[in-house]
Amino acid sequence: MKEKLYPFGSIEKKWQKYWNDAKLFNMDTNSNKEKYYCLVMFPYPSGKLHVGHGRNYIIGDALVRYKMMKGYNLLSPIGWDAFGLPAENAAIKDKLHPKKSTLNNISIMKQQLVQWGVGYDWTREVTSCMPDYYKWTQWIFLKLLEKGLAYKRKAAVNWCPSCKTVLANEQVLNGFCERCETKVIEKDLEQWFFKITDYAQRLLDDIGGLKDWPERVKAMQGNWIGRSKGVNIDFSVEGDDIKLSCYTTRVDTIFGVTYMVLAPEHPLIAKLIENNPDKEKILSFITKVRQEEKIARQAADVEKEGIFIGRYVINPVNNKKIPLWIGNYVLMEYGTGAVMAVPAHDERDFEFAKKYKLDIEVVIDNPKEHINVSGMRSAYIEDGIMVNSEKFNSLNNREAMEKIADWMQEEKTGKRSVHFKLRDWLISRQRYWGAPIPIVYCEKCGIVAVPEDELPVLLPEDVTFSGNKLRGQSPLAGSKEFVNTKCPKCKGSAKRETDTMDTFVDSSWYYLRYLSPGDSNKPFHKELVNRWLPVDQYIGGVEHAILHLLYSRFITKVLYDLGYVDFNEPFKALFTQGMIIKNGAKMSKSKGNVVSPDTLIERYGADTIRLYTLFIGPPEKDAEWNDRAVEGAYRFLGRLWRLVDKVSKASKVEGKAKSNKDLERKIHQTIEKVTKDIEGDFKFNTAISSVMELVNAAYLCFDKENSLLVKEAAKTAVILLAPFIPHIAEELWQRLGNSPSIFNYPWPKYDKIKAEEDILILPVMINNKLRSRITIEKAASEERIKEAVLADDKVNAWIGEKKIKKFIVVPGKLLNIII
RNA sequence: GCCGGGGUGAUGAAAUUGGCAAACAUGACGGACUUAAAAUCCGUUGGCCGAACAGGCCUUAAGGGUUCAAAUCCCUUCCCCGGCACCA
Repeated sequence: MKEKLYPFGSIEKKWQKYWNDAKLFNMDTNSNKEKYYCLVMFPYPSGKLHVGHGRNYIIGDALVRYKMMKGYNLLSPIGWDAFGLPAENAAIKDKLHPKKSTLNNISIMKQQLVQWGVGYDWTREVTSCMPDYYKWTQWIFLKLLEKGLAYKRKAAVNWCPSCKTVLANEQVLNGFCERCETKVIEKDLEQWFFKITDYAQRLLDDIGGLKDWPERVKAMQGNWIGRSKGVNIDFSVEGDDIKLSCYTTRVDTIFGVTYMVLAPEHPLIAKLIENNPDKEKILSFITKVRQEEKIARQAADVEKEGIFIGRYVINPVNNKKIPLWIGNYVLMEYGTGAVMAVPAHDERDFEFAKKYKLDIEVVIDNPKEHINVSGMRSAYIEDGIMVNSEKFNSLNNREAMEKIADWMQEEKTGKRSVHFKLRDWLISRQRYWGAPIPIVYCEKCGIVAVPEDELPVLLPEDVTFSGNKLRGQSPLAGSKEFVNTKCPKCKGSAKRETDTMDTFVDSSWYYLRYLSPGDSNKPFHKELVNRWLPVDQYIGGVEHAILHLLYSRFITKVLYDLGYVDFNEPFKALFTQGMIIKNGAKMSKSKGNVVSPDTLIERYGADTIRLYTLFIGPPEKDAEWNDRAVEGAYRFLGRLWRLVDKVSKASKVEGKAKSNKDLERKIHQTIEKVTKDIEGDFKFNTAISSVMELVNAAYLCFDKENSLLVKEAAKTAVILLAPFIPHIAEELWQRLGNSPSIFNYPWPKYDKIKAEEDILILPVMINNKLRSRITIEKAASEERIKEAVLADDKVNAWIGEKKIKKFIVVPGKLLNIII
């Protein structure tokens, strides 16, 4: 064991206790200071935290402490996203009840957070698996149900034939079950959904107002919602009064339609093939395609397959008769499940048409090179000039797209429409460790909501987690006391819903609960929530870019529409921190590359880990953990400690005027730089490096002249670093003669004039190459500068006899002479 | 394929209204201190030519352009990471 550079162990314990006793992080509802709500994504209690997890909390804590010094009234809460699969899987494997393992993990992680020195208002802790919390998750379900935003329907879900259970999407890896590696198939089951699609347009539009969200997150959400603009066109079936509706974004190609393809799941197929002699063949084709795993079928590289069903439809714009096919490449979930095929201008249709020798008709010509159908090797998908399109010929296709849409609207052959990729949110889980869906099934009354005053529907604790008889159902189905109940309406016998809710429902509203965590009468306090939200800064991993953040936005909008909150978006600003990588991979227990904070805290102290974590690189970027560089952070803390030790006795200004002035300037420049770096984009790495420069400068000054100013420099370094390394900062602050807590002191202000250089060293370039430097006072006029430059020996040597063509002076920056 | 973000020393990285490329740190090397080591303090450290801490040339993925001036702006190409993807 190496010798300690400073007694971090006792210092850290001392100040952690002090903050706790002083209730430093307890939010004061009555304060009249401006509010600041800093939220970190609440953790899933998985066991022990590693240094990768720490980045999130350390960034949040640094910001909270900084804002505190800036004079804000801080709300910095924490809680536990405590329902979920891993706890249940552990229950099956280790026979440990999920409640026990979860609560145990929470206490371990809580201790780790305290050791890290991250400050939270622990009086506001929420735990989503406790009845006093999930009661209100159930309440949210009821509100959505009342509003018609929760509904039950049969849906195709991921089914593992070996485990005989439904899998969540995230449990399906490339089409295989993550546990037993069996191929996952599609199965129709009755499931509960939230109608998020009703909010698609608003969720998309309001992305525009999220100015302080990362571009990539906004792009991902926009992508996911996937709005497209097009036209719906009805094609009538020849010899029948059926109409087949299809959706296209390329109505400019309507004259080039040569066949139509239906998804194998299309509901009208049965009727269309009723009298077909090849009915059996067609049905067996459909069965074959539907048996293929959904995931595999949706991949673009799967060979296109189809079958002609002996029927024709009429293209409404030109009355052309075109054959009707079924194809494996058409999806029932998107659009209408029927596609008008334009092989000349769509790659997929082209591939299909070539394979089955279907007609190809060019309707958009390449303006650079005339397209010849017989010579086509692939579809022409670029823009071009309209051909074979009657009165739209010779128009540019983009222009024609609008004109055709208008014309079809007038003729009532088509209707402009908008489609989204976003699907409704499937919230049912055949799992135990989640909030029970508050629904009862009554033989007489049907689906009945559990009345609000009967909430919570308690999750029974004595259930069986494994065993053959339960396969395919939630373990709750095995608990008779739970399942058998009375109908709230008719009081007759009824059965409870045994599925639980997706844990993303729990986490879609937790940030509201922090304002009134103990309230047993309502989910959240309207007035407090309206005062404190939207969250000023949300911090978390980019892996939640879509699901959690989209669901939270959705639930907030629903609550807004129902009049429970006055804000429409929950998170004003979002920061997504990068991952910590070790040996080229994300830290994880299964990869065995986790770095434990506990041993590092023991060896170097929490402040070292905090400093290193913030110094490692730009916080939004992934970063490789480097044990040697951790030691560098530790060395710096030792250096800071010794500097304060040296200067704490200084009491006289003794230095030479010039170096005093230099150091004073450096102090103010550093305050400016650190403030701007934190306020800007959380550039903690460069903020820290500039304080390191200040400390280096103070060292160089100290040896020559033991002045009060060096003490001032040390003091400044300590206070500027306080948000990053709070324990040592408190200690040094006290040793410098101040009373605790440093976080009650105002953040230092810089003096713009003192920060300014008065003497400039201007680089002189000749023909764009650096040749000399001149020293000149800041206020020098352009004339004065020219004079000084032309008096410089080096400059004269380079110019020689040559003529000066141009003399460029960039004030305060440099000079360039062109000869 | 589409969308988003990137590519700078041995390494993590600085520098973005265009203005000294490589701050700060890690590693390496050297000096002081020490019986010695550790720790500490002080230096050197992009590449090439060169005896030189003379001087010069080159250098921000590659190529071109704009400009007195480009890591930064524009065009072309390549590569890496993330998301979406047979979405009609």
